[in-house]
Amino acid sequence: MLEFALLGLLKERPMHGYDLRKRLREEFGPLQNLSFGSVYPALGRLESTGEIRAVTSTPSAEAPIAFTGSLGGERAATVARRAGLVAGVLGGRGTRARKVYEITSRGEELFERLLETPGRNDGSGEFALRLAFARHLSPPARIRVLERQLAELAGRFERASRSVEEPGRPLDVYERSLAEHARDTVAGELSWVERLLAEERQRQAPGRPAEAGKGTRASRARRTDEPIPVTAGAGTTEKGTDR
Amino acid sequence: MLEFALLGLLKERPMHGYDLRKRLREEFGPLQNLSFGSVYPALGRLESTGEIRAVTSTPSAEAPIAFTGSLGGERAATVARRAGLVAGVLGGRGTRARKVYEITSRGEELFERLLETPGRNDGSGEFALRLAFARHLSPPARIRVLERQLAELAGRFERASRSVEEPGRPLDVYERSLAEHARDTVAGELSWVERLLAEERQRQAPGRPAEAGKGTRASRARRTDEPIPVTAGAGTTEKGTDR
DNA sequence: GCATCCATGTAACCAGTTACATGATTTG
DNA sequence: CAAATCATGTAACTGGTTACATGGATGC
Repeated sequence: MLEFALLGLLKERPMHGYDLRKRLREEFGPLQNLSFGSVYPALGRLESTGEIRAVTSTPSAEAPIAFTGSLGGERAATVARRAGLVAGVLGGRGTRARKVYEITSRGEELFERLLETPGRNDGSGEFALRLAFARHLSPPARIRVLERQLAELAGRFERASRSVEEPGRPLDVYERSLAEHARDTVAGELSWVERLLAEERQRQAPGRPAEAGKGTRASRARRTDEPIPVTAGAGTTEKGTDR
Repeated sequence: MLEFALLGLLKERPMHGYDLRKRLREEFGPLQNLSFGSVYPALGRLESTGEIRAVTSTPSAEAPIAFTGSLGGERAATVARRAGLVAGVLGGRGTRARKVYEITSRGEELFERLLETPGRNDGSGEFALRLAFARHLSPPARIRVLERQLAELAGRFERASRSVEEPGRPLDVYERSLAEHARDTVAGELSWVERLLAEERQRQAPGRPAEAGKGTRASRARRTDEPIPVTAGAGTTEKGTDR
């Protein structure tokens, strides 16, 4: 799971451990309490098996750009490559030799494999992670993933409903409320995935298969086989887990 | 977490490993995929530290009762004590020497401690577990636990809202939907706990502090300081995570 | 007589944690 | 000059997993 997430982030652009952990913490629910003790060994493993590689300082010096704040993918990679593993120089604060990793083709393969394989769907946010990287999936694969999750949730909903309506034993107020809440939560999840699936199908329906675009990003030439990004957040803004 | 759950179940009545695992799987969300390889070692640990003990066959023979299906706490304990660790006799099927555990006073103490201590609230269903055993808490302690969770959820909601409204970077359709769903889910959770808290306060308000009773259970003498159990499921039956 | 459920346990493994060691740089 | 932030790593431990070994009882 961690390695999957790391590969996904590195697919976007090269990064170093500290950064990866930071992004994981702020963006991925299930990995919120992630510690360095997990990240660095994981990176080590991935490197030793060739899925990622530390970018070494290519002496073909690029134009020296002041490095403040965060900058776009390509740029960051460039700067990192320039700095290599040597300390200093970089404009930011606290710069001990950082080790910037980039994903290899082997890593890409593994990522693709992990992205589509079912995994043990135990409600541990695995699906959330998969969805966060859904843009890397082919449209049909996306549909498959959503359908699988839908089926899973339907089953969960059945069980949750049963345990509210015919519990094996009398429940006290708290247990009852808990059971009801559990049922309502999966119901919300279910309708959410249903909506996602419907949207996805509609997107793919009009003949021209759709690609998941980055909501904002005006530049970047538009090719005809890579059509209009869906208006971000259309219809998904109504409040509440409507069931 | 596992040990906490085991103690909670054993507080209800003595049970053996197989049974404990079954109940854990069907009743406790976060422990749904629990395997024997977790349960037995955990029981072993608890036994070795004196929190639980295997009930040995007390030769003071009780009346021989036919053992079919499930029967109430006291009874089950009795039968188990009679059967001890020896195979056979018990009416059920497949009876290899079972090891029935009961909680000790030391175990009760540990349980109480675990029940109220915050734990690392990482949304891993810890709160659900605590709530499932809430009847064992004193009314004020119950309030405290609910309040703590409320605060936690408020924080989570803040963060979730922020990452929808001002994400650090443009999100694609899937990431956006994910963020919104995450926000809505915590919102539902939040209002649920708010409701629980309100109910709990109302229950304790009318002068006479209330006790969480098992909805059904007519027998059991009623003492004045242990008043009328709240009508199970009153007002909690409306569907949906209304926000 | 084979599958299935009951029942307990061990061993190897795995993914994560905390705690520690180390150290540069910036900001108040 | 202290505190915070950036940055990487190791070691010991924890809490679980899967897979295996063993075996009785029941039902089809």
